[in-house]
Amino acid sequence: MENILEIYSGTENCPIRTVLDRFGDKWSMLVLLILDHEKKVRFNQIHKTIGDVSQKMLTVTLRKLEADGLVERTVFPEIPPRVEYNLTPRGQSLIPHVQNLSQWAKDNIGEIRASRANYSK
Amino acid sequence: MENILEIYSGTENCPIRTVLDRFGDKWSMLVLLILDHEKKVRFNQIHKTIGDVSQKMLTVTLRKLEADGLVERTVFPEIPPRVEYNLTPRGQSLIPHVQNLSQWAKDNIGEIRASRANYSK
DNA sequence: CTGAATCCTTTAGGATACTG
DNA sequence: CAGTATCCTAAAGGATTCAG
Repeated sequence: MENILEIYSGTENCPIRTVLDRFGDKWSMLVLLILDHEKKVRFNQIHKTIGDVSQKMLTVTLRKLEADGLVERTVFPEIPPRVEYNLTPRGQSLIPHVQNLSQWAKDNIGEIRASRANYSK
Repeated sequence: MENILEIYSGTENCPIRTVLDRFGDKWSMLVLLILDHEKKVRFNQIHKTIGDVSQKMLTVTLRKLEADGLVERTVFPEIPPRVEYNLTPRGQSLIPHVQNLSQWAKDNIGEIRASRANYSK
């Protein structure tokens, strides 16, 4: 088992951890899925679609995704202002994996819930 | 855009969020990858492989994975005690998706880092 | 060796008020 | 409309101590 360490040890040296630390938050994956579904969508529409995200956290989430080059932000200098978000090619390349994970979740949520209920007793 | 809401809204009704809330922690995915790589592994070996996880969090992480039916825990009544962990079939079914995500991370970490550095200025 | 229990710090995230 | 700024709470996680 030679260089597993190259993969696992230390947050900075580890691509997995560097990236997962980012998507492991509460909203990133959801936002990516919405952006994939809507192609081009305004701030408020994302807000209403998720429903229970705070304005602050949605902003933070979008800024992080933008910083990573996964999401593009377009500001239209109108009044009232309009801002549209869409996936970049890099962001799109991540979508299939998120979709697969999401599909796995849907396929397994039933048994997982059952296991959890059974475990705590 | 009919029932996107069925998918996104509310944590309890949403399989994606129910499952991702669980794997979105700091260590679960890493533990799954290690278990997949080692097949059968003792507590201390996981601990040393990751390196910077606290004993408490490793325990908590393993308990959650066990509760979800992804990991099996086998106790050998010896002195000193020996406990071995391995993936269940359900856990194994998740591995390909985690691997894909991890591969994507490795493929894109360079450009992501560059984007982040460029963004903050 | 594999934990459990306790205490403590750090971080994520929400509520609210305000702005161009 | 799309934020920013501030304050606050809750949750995650670490350090340490103890035990079978």
